[in-house]
Amino acid sequence: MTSKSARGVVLDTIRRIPPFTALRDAEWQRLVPEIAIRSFPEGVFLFFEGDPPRALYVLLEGHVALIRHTAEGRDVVLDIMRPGSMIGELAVLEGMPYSASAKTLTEVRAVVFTRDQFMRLLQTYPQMATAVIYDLVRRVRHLSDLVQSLAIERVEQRLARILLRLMKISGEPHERGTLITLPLTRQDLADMAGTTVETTIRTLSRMRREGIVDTMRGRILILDSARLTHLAEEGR
Amino acid sequence: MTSKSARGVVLDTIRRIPPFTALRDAEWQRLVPEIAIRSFPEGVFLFFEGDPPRALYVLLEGHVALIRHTAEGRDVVLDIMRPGSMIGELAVLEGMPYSASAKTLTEVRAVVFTRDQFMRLLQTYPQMATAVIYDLVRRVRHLSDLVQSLAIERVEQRLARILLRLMKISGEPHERGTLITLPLTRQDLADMAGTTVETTIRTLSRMRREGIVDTMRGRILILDSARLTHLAEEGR
DNA sequence: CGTTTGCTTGATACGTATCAAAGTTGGTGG
DNA sequence: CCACCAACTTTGATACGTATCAAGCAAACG
Repeated sequence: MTSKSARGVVLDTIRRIPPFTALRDAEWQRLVPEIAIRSFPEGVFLFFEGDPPRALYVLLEGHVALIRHTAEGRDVVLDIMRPGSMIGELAVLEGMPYSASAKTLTEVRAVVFTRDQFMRLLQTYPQMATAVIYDLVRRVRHLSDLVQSLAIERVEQRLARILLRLMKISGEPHERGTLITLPLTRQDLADMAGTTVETTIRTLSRMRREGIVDTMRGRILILDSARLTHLAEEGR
Repeated sequence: MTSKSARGVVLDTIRRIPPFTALRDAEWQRLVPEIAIRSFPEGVFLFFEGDPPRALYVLLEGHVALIRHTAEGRDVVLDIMRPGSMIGELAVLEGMPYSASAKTLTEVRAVVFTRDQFMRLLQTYPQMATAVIYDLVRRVRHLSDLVQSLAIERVEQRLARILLRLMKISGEPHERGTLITLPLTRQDLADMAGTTVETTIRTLSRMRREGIVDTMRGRILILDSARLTHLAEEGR
């Protein structure tokens, strides 16, 4: 067990992300033994909407979708969380049930704090509040964009926007363009765009016919991001 | 000039709202001379989307709408701010242009901090961050609800929800029901529901025919809030 | 009192949901 | 390893909700 054990390497990474950069070295050293790192497979829920706020997660690797479920069985994707962001903060901060479910889109590694633990940390190290604030600010901005998109744009435009965002989040260079590495079904995309699977498929098929994207089962390849940007911004 | 001057009375009120409750008396006394209270008439903009983040407002009286404008001339109402909430925080915190415009829906009284002033306050009194956090949490919750509503509900259902919210925000008892005191045009409601004036009018007219609401120019009276709740929750 | 602003109704077109059915892929267990 | 099952994808036909365009009306305002 050297100082550069697997855990040691991960801790070095953690040290550099927002909630923890605020700490002084002495504080950090005191915190280290408390840090629980956990891994989750793809496609599982960290928590469900309505659950009591047991834990807060700081995402280290992978992606997590925040999802609302409706009584009629439809889902709405509120946001996709990337490494460095906090998950479950609203519920933990207010002591209220989670207002959305958190589902892993990939394998995930995260620091897990119990509610008590995190609240204590926040009291002990008020500088950590800054990280919470910037995380919330990012979410407000994203949700505002989403509201605007849902309120005034048509499905094609919304999907174009979503594809561009996914490209930024998880795009990987590919010989013919950029591959979106997140494994998303048509239903997932529909839940992000506030539409149905069928409409999503028809829209994506049109984009494929026009050479804007290429699609495989669960994978999307962006061929012409310029056209896509045009679609997202001009609407046609 | 007694200690209970007009300004003194207002200061007592301010002392009791979130960003300031966090301060100890000595800190508060030091802050008092810095506090600038300003009034604004109905229908003016505190700032426009894209403006540099000059000031942050803490709303004392009245209501303010956060509005996004689109290139095609459509507006989207992101949120309605009530007394006690902060306006312009995102921009001020990040030092980026305001991401929405703020328009007074009524006469408004607010504490105005310059960006520098507020950032300095936040550094000096880190407890104030708590107020910022809870304000942001409220906004995330509201925007999440709005996203869900826009993504899966039809106009009638969305409008029912909006009317119920307006009733909570600014409802006043009335002999036949509850009067929404905020002066909102049909266009304003349309901008909140992500629809057009015409559709809003048709939907409101149907509600009037069915005895759920009564409408006058710029005023709405809720007659049957139970039916409205049913519409908002069951969709019919 | 005329003019602007907000409200209302009607006719029509378009976008998207819904329902139905069949094809495809990947994984699992026999 | 293959067959089968479940999950995902696709296409078509149709209905419905809402946008759009057009026009007239009512109320506030200077």
